[in-house]
Amino acid sequence: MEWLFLFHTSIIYFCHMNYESNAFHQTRVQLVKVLNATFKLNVEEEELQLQLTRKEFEGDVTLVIFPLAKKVGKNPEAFGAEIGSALQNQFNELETFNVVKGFLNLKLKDSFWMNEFLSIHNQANFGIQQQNSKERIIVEYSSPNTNKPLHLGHLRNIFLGYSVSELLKANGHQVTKVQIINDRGIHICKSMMAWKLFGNGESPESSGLKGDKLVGKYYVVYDKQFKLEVEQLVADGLSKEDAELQSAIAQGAREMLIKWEQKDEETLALWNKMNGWVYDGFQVTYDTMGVDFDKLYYESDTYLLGKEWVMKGLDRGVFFRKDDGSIWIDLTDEGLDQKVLLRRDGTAMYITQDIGTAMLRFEDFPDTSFQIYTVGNEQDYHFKVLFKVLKKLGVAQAERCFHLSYGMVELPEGKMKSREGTVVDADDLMNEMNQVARQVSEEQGKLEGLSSEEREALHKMIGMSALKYFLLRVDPKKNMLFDPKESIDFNGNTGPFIQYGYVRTQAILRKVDFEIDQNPIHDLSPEERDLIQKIVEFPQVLQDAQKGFNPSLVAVYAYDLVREFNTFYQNMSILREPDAAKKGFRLKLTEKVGEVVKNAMGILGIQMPNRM
RNA sequence: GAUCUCGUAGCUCAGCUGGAUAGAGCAUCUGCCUUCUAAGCAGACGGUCAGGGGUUCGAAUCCCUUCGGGAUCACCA
Repeated sequence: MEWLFLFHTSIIYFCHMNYESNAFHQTRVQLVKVLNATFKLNVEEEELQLQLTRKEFEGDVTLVIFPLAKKVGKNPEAFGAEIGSALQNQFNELETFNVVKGFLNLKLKDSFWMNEFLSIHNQANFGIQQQNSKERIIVEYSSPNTNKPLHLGHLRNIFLGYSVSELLKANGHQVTKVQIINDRGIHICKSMMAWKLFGNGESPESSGLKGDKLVGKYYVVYDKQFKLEVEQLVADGLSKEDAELQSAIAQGAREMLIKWEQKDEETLALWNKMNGWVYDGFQVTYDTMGVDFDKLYYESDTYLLGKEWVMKGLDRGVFFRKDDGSIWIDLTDEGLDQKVLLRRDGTAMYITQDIGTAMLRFEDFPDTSFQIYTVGNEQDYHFKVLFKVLKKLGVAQAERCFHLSYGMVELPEGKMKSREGTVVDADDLMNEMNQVARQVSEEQGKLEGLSSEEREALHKMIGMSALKYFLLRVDPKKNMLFDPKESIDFNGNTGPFIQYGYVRTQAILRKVDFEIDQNPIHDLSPEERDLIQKIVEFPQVLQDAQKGFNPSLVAVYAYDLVREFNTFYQNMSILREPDAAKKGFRLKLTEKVGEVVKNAMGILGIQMPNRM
C-alpha cells in the first residue's frame, strides 16, 4: 500500500500509511476518545501533537496541550491535568501522568513495553521490509570521468548513493543501481595525447601503477606540457589566447577528439586501451569500498542518442536554432535562461549526453517509477534544466526524476583543487584508515587466535566503518569539512564505536550454552525501558530517512541505540543475573539490539565484525 | 550583478512539519577494569543559536533586513 508522489516543486514524498509506534498510536486513539467524549472537543487523530517525553521528565509520550487549551479557552496546565485524570480512567496501559507547564507526560506500564518488546522480538529483521513494490527505482551514483582517479568527493557521492539504495530496499522498493561513466571527450584525449608523446608504452603491468592512477598521471603530464608550451609561445610574442590555441599538445588532443568522433581505428584502440586500464583501477577501488552496480552506462553510448533527441525537439518546435547553427531551449518563462543543447559545430555537450542517457534508461527499464541522480549541489542548476528539457520533450518520466543533491567535502583550506594537488585520493585515504585501524587493534591486543588474514579483513572492516560513518553521519545536503591532518576518530560518535557495541552483544550471545528462560518479567529497569523504546523507533527512522533521502538519520539512530545499550550493559548484569527470567529477557534484548544495529549499519554499507 | 545555499559550545556536527531548562562527539578536567571486551561507563566545564526587526500563547526553526562564508548563472564537465 505505498506509492510515489511528486510535486512540481521537485520535492518528492514517498507516502505510506504513515507509520507510528504502537505506543504513540494507542495513546493517540485513547486521547481522541477522551477529548471527544469527555470534553466534546471533536478533534481528529492527526491534529494531536505527540512527542517523545524528554529525558528530564518522567514519562514516555507527551501531549502538547497549548493548541487544545486554546480551543476550549482553558488554562493549559489545568486542562492537561483534567485530560490526564480522564485518561487514567479508561486507558489501561497508562501507569501515571504528570503535567509540566503545557505538557502532559504519560508514562505507560512496564507490561505494555514488555509486550511491545515480545512482539518485536518475534519479528525477524524487525523494521526491514521485504520487497513489496513492483515498480523500479533507478539510483545513479559515482559518475566518474575516466581521466583521473576517484577522490574524497567521490567517496561521499558513492557511499551516499549506495546507502540511499539500501534504504529504499529496506523500505520495500525494487532498486537498480547504475553508474554513468564519462568515458569520452576532450579530457581523456588529453591523457591519451600525453601518453602517446611521453609514455614510452608505459602500462599498468610495466610500471606496477594502478590503471586509473597511470592515466591520471598522464593527465598531469599533459597539463605541465601545455603550460610549458603556452609559456614559450607567449615569450615568443603571442597572446595567451593564441598561445593556448597553438600549443602543439593541445592541438594534438583536439585532433584526437575529432578522430575519435570519426571512429579512427588507431585512436579508438588507444582510447579503449587506456579506458580499460581505468576501469580495472576503478574496480579495485569499488571493491575496497564494498559497493557495486547493477548496470553501467557509458556516455560514448548515449551522446548520439542525445543528439537525436535534440533534433527531434527541434522538429517538434520545442527547441530553436540560432543563426550560427547552435540549438537552444528557451526556459525564460520557467524562470531560467536560454540554454545551449548542441554546439554550433554539431557536437554534443554535457547536457546532450544526459538527455541521451535518460532516454536510454527509460527504454531499458520501462517499469521505472522513479529515478534518482546522486550528484553534487554545484550542479543544481544543470539538473533543473535537464528535467525541464525532458519535460518539453514530452517524456512522462521527467516528472519522476530527482536530483539527490549533496554538499561538497571541503578541506580546511577550502575546496579540493586538482591543480594545486590538494585532492584527497580515495585509495590513499581508505588505505590510511585501514592502517590506523591496524594500529589501534594492535594496541588493544584483543585478537589472539585470529589468523593474519582474519586480522587484515577486520582492520579493513573497522577502517572502512570509520570512513563511511564519518561521511554518512552528516546531513547529505550540507557541505562538510574533512581535515586530513587529524585522522578520523575511532572513539565517540564513530563507526568503530558502533561496531564495538555490536561486538559486545555478540560476545555475550556466544556464551549462551543453556536454554534461555522464556518467562515474562514484570518490572523493567530504566535502562531496559529506554532500550526497548529505542528499538521500537527503528521503523519510523527508516521511513523518515527515506522521505528525506537522508541516511544520516539512520547513522545517528544506530549511534543512539548503541549508547543506550552501553549504558544498559555497563550498569546491569546480563549473564551474571541470578533471576532466570530476567536473565532470559536481557539476553533477548541483547540479541535484538545486535540485530537492529547490524541492519541499520548495513543500510549505510557498514559491516559488523564479531570481535575486535 | 542575479539566483540558490549556509552561519548553533574552542573544533566537527544533531536539533523532524514552530513546543519544556538548545543536544552529542572531539578537546580539557574528575571518578570507574580481581565481575559478561574500558574502542566503554558516570560526571564537570563549555552557548547573546551571526546581528537587528516582525509573526504568536510559544521562534535556533517561519517572514523581512544587515553582515559574513560558499555555490551557480560557459557553445566546460
